[in-house]
Amino acid sequence: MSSPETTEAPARRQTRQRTAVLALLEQQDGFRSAQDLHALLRDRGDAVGLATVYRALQALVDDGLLDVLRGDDGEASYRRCSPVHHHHLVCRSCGTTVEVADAPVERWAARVAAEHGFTDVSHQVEVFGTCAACHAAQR
Amino acid sequence: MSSPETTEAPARRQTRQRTAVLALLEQQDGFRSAQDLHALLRDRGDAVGLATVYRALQALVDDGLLDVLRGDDGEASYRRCSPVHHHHLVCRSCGTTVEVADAPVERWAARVAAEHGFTDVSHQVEVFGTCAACHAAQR
DNA sequence: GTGGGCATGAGAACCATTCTCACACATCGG
DNA sequence: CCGATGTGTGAGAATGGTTCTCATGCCCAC
Ligand SMILES: [Zn+2]
Ligand SMILES: [Zn+2]
Ligand SMILES: [Zn+2]
Ligand SMILES: [Zn+2]
Repeated sequence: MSSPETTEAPARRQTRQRTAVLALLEQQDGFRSAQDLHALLRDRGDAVGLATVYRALQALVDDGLLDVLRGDDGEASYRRCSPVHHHHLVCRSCGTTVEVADAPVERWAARVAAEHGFTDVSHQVEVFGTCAACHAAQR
Repeated sequence: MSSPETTEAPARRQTRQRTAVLALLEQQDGFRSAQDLHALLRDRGDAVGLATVYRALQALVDDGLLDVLRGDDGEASYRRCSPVHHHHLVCRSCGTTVEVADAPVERWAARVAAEHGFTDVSHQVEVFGTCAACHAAQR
């Protein structure tokens, strides 16, 4: 039964919880962990189960609406990002994130992989630092 | 007491366990997780407590002898690496890793950060793919 | 409006990593 | 060589992020 479509559409449903998670992410400028988002939703009044927050984030990642970043402690953080391929410039202090898209680094990755006979290449490039605002306020 | 040296030396002791962990890493060509290393040591006969494996790895990282990489599942993997700054080209299949050092990407990261007023910059660059051997054996 | 089935949520389960603490032993002054 | 000293070890408990379970809720196509 169901539709014999080529690629089965997951038929994503619109619920209060998923809407709340995405809405909250829309008004964040940096990466936020699932735990943080769960706490923020609770404070804001739009209580959502922790498991549901994780499921919503996973779905949004699958749909390409979010980018994921692993901290040094292994905790995952999420951010509402543009759908085009890009990397990030993240402030270690306030978390402010700037999307960076640059052809040179893409070519570099492809070239390095090709030089060593690697195929099916992907890459992970992130830059961390202290933004101007934090550097000024730093004392 | 002790030495009034500039930077206090932690006085690292030489034990069978730490020697075994480093020796095992020396003969690995790719990144290995702490759990894997623990199992390998057990199989090999040089039994070492899991907690000790973690402590030895942490010490080796602090000494700059190892590089750490976080997998998509958040699990940390370790590899005996050269002390000079470099990045990695890792085979998703067999784990084989090639160290890559290239000035252009270093300059790129510095430039991107500077353009946005970021200071105290660090970066994280890794390339993943399928190595030639795995690609050939892949079918 | 109704029914089927995905979504939800509280809590248990999972699992990598860290902590606890009693005991072992590498190191070193004597 | 020997014994004191304090770091290193290890089994198991604790931690904490993430996932799973399953009974119940409710979105949405019909
Ligand atoms: Zn992004
Ligand atoms: Zn890229
Ligand atoms: Zn390395
Ligand atoms: Zn670099």
